[in-house]
Amino acid sequence: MSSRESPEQPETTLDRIMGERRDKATALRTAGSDPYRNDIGPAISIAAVRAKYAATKPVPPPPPEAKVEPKVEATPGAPKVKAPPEAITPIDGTPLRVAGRVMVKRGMGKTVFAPIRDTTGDLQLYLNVDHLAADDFANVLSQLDAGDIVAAEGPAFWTKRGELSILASRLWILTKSLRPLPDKWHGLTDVEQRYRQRYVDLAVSPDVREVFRKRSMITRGIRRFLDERGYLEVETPMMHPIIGGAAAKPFVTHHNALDMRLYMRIAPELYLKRLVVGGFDRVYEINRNFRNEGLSRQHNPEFTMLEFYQAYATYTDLMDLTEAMVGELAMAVNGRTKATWDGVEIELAPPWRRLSIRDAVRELGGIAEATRVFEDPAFAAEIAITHGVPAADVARVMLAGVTSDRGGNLVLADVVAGFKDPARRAALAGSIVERYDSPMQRRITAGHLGYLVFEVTAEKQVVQPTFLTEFPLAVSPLARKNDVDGAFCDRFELYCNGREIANGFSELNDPDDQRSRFAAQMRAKQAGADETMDYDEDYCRALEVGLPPTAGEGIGIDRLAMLLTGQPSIRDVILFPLMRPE
RNA sequence: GGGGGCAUAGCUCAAUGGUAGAGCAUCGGACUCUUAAUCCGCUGGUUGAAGGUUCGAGCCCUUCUGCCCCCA
Repeated sequence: MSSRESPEQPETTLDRIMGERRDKATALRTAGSDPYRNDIGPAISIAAVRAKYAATKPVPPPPPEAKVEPKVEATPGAPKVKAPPEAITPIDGTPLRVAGRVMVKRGMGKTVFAPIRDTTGDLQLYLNVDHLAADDFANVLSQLDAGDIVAAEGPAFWTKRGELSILASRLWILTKSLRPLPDKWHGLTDVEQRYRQRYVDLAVSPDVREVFRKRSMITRGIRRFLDERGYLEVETPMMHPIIGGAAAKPFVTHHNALDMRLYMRIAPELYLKRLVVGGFDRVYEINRNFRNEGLSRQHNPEFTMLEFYQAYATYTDLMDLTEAMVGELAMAVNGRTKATWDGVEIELAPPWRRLSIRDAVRELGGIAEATRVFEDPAFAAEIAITHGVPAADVARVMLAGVTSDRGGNLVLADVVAGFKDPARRAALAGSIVERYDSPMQRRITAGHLGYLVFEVTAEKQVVQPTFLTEFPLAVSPLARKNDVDGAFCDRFELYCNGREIANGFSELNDPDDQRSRFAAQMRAKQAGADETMDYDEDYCRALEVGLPPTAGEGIGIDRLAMLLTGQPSIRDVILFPLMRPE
């Protein structure tokens, strides 16, 4: 029994394994070798070793089962005679020093095979009593476990089975690993452990490494794409004194010295447009946004957003740009424009379909009177409720459309009264008056409800990449009003596989119009709507200085990474997704 | 927020309400070309936590914690 055992805390398997590994670390120290040494490292990467000898790869041998073993007749009673060790011929005499994590230790008596992994790939070490320094064989190899970080030196050779290997003459343990790696065959399958202990997940799962490598290629590719087109990468505040740039609930924090309430940013939009006012005609930022909302396969409270702004462009220019950029990224990351996401094949080669929200509601949502959806709040609310949206949520969306007493085409009370079903009528009225404490005489617009109808009827039907256009003005407080129909604005959202990927529009640069939009936000907030913007006086001042005609866009990098890597959950493209404490 | 599911050895998984098991890993032994190495042997458990029902609970009930999925 171990001395570590005590009545309260019996020794677990893990305790025993870790104890054994600590003992090995001690043995290394005793032999004069620091188990956490930093005085030696690789001279060449594993990928470089593989590249160096790729051309020398011998023809593959016959499969093992076809191999004919010469039968050795053992004479009974005769002393065991061992065959002499077979000679190993290095490819060349060049000694190579590689380093990496030992993935598995396969002992065969006087020979140990130990595949190691560095950041570039895997390579096998051949650790043999006749070739390895005697001291290393006796004092280092005996203390070696899977999981240790090692360095080894020796020439390369091909094994009989065609595996490139290092014929090690030296072996160093650089870092003694105390915890056992998970099952070498299954790896980590418990998603919770994979997210919490991402270091283990990455260490043992090449697929996971590949996802995050691709994610890095995506952001690198975006930067290259935009840099080539004269965009300037900038960084704007992550802590904002007021809420702006998007419809979302913020995280609230506090600055002690200034005794000031701050919000973690929900979008960089208003700062980036200030920079266009300042004369940076093309700017972009790739950074985190924070939104205080629920978690799902599509949502992490902090997520990465690309936002970019281009002066003297319109939203149609940005649709062209987006097609080109995502098509290029797909080629760079996957070598093809087709992607498979949640079992659905997505074709990303441009051009993509462009469809107005109204037509989407008609065609994909199956609502014949699609135009009325964006004009008649009662009609839209009825459809939303029929599609299962709770009355309280419909009420919340209605209140987001509260306008000044002159604007708006219907009074709340009349909208509610339009419901034939008394139960629905009562539920809606109750939500407005009781939950939101809002007077029933406010006028509202139909925009928010129309957009809600799109979300519940058509959004999920958009599978192949599609630009949805002609958004209601009411849901777009920063977008330019359409020149022909003032109820809509020059905006698009990119949808793919039922999910929003990007959002862009021609920017509203009329300061007076912008002031009235902010005022509408304030009225909606007062009426009980959440997810509204604050009135940004300084931003209006910037528009008064003059924002050139500009178009801007935001692309969700996490969702783009999901699309291009085929991952079903946003947590699979975020290295450390938010988790409750263990 | 509502509904459904999962939690057993370091890892991957079993176990009619009746003695908690296997494979891998670890540990000991054999083995000088293995690659999920092989062969022999030995270990290893507060069954997520706390209550309850029962002669008896990994299993049934309640609550809690964490995670996953669906809906909103």
